Amino acid sequence: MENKTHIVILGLLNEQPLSGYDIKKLIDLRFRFFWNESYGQIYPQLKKLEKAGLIKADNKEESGRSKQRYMITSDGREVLQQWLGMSPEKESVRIELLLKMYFTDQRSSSLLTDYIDTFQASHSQDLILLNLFKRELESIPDPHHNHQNIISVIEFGIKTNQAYLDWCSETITNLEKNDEQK
Amino acid sequence: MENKTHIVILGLLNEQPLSGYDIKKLIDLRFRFFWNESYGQIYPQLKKLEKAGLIKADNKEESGRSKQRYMITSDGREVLQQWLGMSPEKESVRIELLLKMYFTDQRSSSLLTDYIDTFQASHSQDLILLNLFKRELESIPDPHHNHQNIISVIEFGIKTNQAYLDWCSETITNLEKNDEQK
DNA sequence: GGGACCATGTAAATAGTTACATGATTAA
DNA sequence: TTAATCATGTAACTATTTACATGGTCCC
Repeated sequence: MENKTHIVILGLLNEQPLSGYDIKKLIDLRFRFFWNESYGQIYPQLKKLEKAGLIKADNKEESGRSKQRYMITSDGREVLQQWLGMSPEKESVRIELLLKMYFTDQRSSSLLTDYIDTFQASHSQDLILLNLFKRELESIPDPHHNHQNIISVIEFGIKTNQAYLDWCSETITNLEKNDEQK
Repeated sequence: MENKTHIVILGLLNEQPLSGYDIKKLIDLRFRFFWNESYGQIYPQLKKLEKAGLIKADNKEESGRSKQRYMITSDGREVLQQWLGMSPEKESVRIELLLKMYFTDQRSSSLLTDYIDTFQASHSQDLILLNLFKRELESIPDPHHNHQNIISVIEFGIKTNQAYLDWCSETITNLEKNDEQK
């Protein structure tokens, strides 16, 4: 593993100038189903990237609010392009729900149903959001020549979330069936 | 976040005595699609858990090989049960492939196809393994009263990997279509 | 004899979260 | 006026990886 916060920052700044706060919000909103970053990583990285000349602060005073926007530099673009050319590392996934399920005795499964309900609710929301983004993207022009790729990424989210939800229904049914037998 | 290595260890030892090495292999084999741990976490945790009395070393000399097996204690079981009673934290997922895709310009997508091919190959393998485990489990008795839950966990893996593969075919087709248009 | 794998471990470095501090603005 | 949210940051802690060291066994 190797820190990728700087890449996410460069990637996002490659499309538009953003503040640290904006970056965090964007990641939470658009990347939530496949990535996450915390402020504790973003702000220090912004400083480092600026020092390294890969981004630069854009000191436009705007509506009195103190907001530090950054723009990518051509050096930054180069670093980003280079990273895009390297094979992706194996993805990492950690699903505590499955760990609990794996270790739970059949005879005490009422808790599991609650956990799955929560999981289901959360991913239903994700699915709704993803469908919204997709429709939105399909209806506007493509200034960065990556619309189709972004839509593909969103479709990944839609497909996996759909799979999650299918599993939830199925599994809840199974658990109930099991309860009745007892 | 909070370290869960100790829980994975307790959960696995709850079914049978295992060495650190065994634990690592089991996680890599059975949990690969939703969890991972490294030796650097497992061995130190084993020491800590032993000191805390949640597991105990089982010094059976076996076939001359120096292998340190551990067994869970009743205190350990209690800690495990307590953890099972707490709501799972939000799962964490990091898929570099999607990050690359999101940031890649439409016009340079031949690399993407390679990345997706690799992803596809890896998850085809996972799917084969998962189907194998499922059949295996369905054919043997259930000594720990959690067979059905384990099968559900495996079905989660089957469904999501299937979704991954569907996405791969679709997306590769899209990229090719796009290439032809250029 | 050598390669693959069994087996245990540690140190150093890095990654990542969390909790806290601070203050402005907006809208009810 | 108060709660929410905008906005930036840091320090302390915790989690996690990686690279290394060491030695045994099994089988060709």
